[in-house]
Amino acid sequence: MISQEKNSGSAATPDVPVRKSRAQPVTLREVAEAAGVSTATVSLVINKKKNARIAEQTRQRVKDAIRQLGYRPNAMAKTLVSGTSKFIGLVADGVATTPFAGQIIHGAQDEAWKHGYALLIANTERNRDLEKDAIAMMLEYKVRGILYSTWFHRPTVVPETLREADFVLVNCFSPEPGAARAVVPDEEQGGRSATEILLRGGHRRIAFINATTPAPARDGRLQGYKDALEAAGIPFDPELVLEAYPDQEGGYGATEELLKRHVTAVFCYNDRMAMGLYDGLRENGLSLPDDMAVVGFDNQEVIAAHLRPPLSTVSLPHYELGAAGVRILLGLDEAPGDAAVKMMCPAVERSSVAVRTPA
Amino acid sequence: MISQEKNSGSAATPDVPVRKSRAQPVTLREVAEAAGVSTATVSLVINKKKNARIAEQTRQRVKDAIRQLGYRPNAMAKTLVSGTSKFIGLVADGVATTPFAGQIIHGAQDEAWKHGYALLIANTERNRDLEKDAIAMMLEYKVRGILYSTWFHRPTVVPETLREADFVLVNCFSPEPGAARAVVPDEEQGGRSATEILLRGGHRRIAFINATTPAPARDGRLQGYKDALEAAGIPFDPELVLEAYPDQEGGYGATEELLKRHVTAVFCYNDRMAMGLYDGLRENGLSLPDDMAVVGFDNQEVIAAHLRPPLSTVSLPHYELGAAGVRILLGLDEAPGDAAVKMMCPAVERSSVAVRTPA
DNA sequence: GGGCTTTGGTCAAGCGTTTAATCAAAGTGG
DNA sequence: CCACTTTGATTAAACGCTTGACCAAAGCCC
Repeated sequence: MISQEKNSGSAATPDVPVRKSRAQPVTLREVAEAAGVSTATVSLVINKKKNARIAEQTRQRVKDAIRQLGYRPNAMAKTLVSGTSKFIGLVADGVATTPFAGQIIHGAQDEAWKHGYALLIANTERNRDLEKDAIAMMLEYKVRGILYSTWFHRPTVVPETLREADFVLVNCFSPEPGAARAVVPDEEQGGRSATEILLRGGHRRIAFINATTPAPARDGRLQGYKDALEAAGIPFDPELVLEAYPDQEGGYGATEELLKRHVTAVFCYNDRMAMGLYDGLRENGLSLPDDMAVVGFDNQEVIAAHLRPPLSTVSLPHYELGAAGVRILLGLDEAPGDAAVKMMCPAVERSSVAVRTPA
Repeated sequence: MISQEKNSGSAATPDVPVRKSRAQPVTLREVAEAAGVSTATVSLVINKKKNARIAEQTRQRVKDAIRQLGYRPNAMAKTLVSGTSKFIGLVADGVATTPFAGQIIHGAQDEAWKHGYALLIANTERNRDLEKDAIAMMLEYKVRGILYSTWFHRPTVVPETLREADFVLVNCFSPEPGAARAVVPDEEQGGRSATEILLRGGHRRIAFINATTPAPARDGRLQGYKDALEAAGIPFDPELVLEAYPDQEGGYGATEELLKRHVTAVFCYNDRMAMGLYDGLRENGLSLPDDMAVVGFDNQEVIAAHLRPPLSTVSLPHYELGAAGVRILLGLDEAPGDAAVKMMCPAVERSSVAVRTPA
């Protein structure tokens, strides 16, 4: 433990004004000494307290000292005093499980940052123990609040410990109403929008290939489909809704059944199914979009934008979900007490729907 | 400022042993009082100091008090004392820009967690100011170190402020050698592996559709392709390397040129190109994999695993990049001082390559 | 039974800030 | 010239925890 002077590097770098290096961090006190004032004064100028009376000259002296020494506040000390940090925790049940789920991180990050908060993230892989630890960690770090998110829209039971913090559910919701603030995609509206794209194309016989897997999306999109038909004065025909596993193979596999229905258009539960369907249709000698119009759901960029023809679809607002989550958490957006906030799923039209000339 | 007693909620919840609620957090001192010991003692049992002498009985009393009161340590106070937090910062130039980039977050998160660290993330969108702020924030929170990552493999100049922390570059590297620890994918090996899949299928005339966009990947994969051919005793034919924009449209557009080369197999710069090529090939009446074998690169799940036929490709080790990044940061893995450490890109074979019966 | 070690624990300083209370000097009005 | 206000800055406590130094009681040995 030999005493150690300023220069920690080996190569002597003469009189660099701003000191950068990885040594003992400069503290408030050092700045104060350098500026010949008390630490209180330095604190005051740093935080620009408006009712603090500091001579302009002194203020300048302090600022110079800060620059000279390359001072950085110790956020931990600050937090200790204030009681809560500038962190927002994000616990996710799958950080990169699905490509676009990353968007909720993205949205949350941007919005948090905008309000001076940083994101602390934890991946739980749906492991309850891991989850508990993650939440505990966040609590210990005195996060402002926690965003509890899932990679696909689903009901979830909120973990007990979560209640120790301010929190909001993102892309999921509590079955018991009013138990928690939440924000989710508006599946019904999405289903309606998707169907309307087809309707606007002049189609009347429209099939819907739904998912076999139970989920709010499955019920919601179906309802949206029905609503849109009804609004257009088209009677709902149960024969026209098929079901398949929601991936490419499912879509491909549904081709045959679909063809039997003699429809001119089809709304697929998601883009992946649409992708599979493209293949099936093509193998049957049909050409898109003329022989069959198709719309998907999710707006999964890699797929939707680059299929041939590019797929018209409806976007899952993951980014907005994340952003809205932090706004609600911070009390910037109103959250209705009774139910989850629903975020709109905007339609994005590309060219997989041809306008059908009336027969 | 009326004095405030324990129960802050309105509904009286009688004698719940573990107190959970969002009120004043319980402190070490309160636990100490409840257990009838000093705060020092409590601290000692919490941290399981092995050379501390505490009677088993006392230890138990303290533990009970902790449980009773629902005590949670204040990580900020801890950090303040110790000087460095249990955070690892991750600054990324695009959190969800590309689907699999999320995997580096994922890998970093898992590995960090494994060693008791939490991830603090910041998205910079390649904005230098944002980046500086993000790094400053991390520094202020006394992160253990920073992972500086990019969403695609590229050279980068390391920001000045980054040097104030312990850091490692992930998926990018500094042009000046030895300037920074870094971990990147091994593009050459990847290119070799991709080519070898084709070679093993018995193919001899193998085309390579490279990207038009300059990048380490472009050079590396080409080199790998050459190396593999050479090792197989096949002379390199510049005629067989085409170039296109690295997406579906690029792959599709390259079809015609490719067909002129009379090859039996093709290695595409990435999966998206391969996807486009599938369409082009099919339109020309070719069937995969019999008329043409194709391998991609990236192993972009949504695409590669679900094309028909499923695409053989080479995986970009984003998860491992993130994980290795924290290991290097933590000094768990050796990092060669001179160059970036290269992570292997493993081949993943599916069924887009038919074994060619020797002519 | 007096000095020594061991056991079980406490004391208090310190980590880097913030902030209410306080204070000294200078200015102001009558 | 004195009482009072304003200005500019300091003092010191507090935030919740860790840790080296210290201490009292009990046990041990000769």
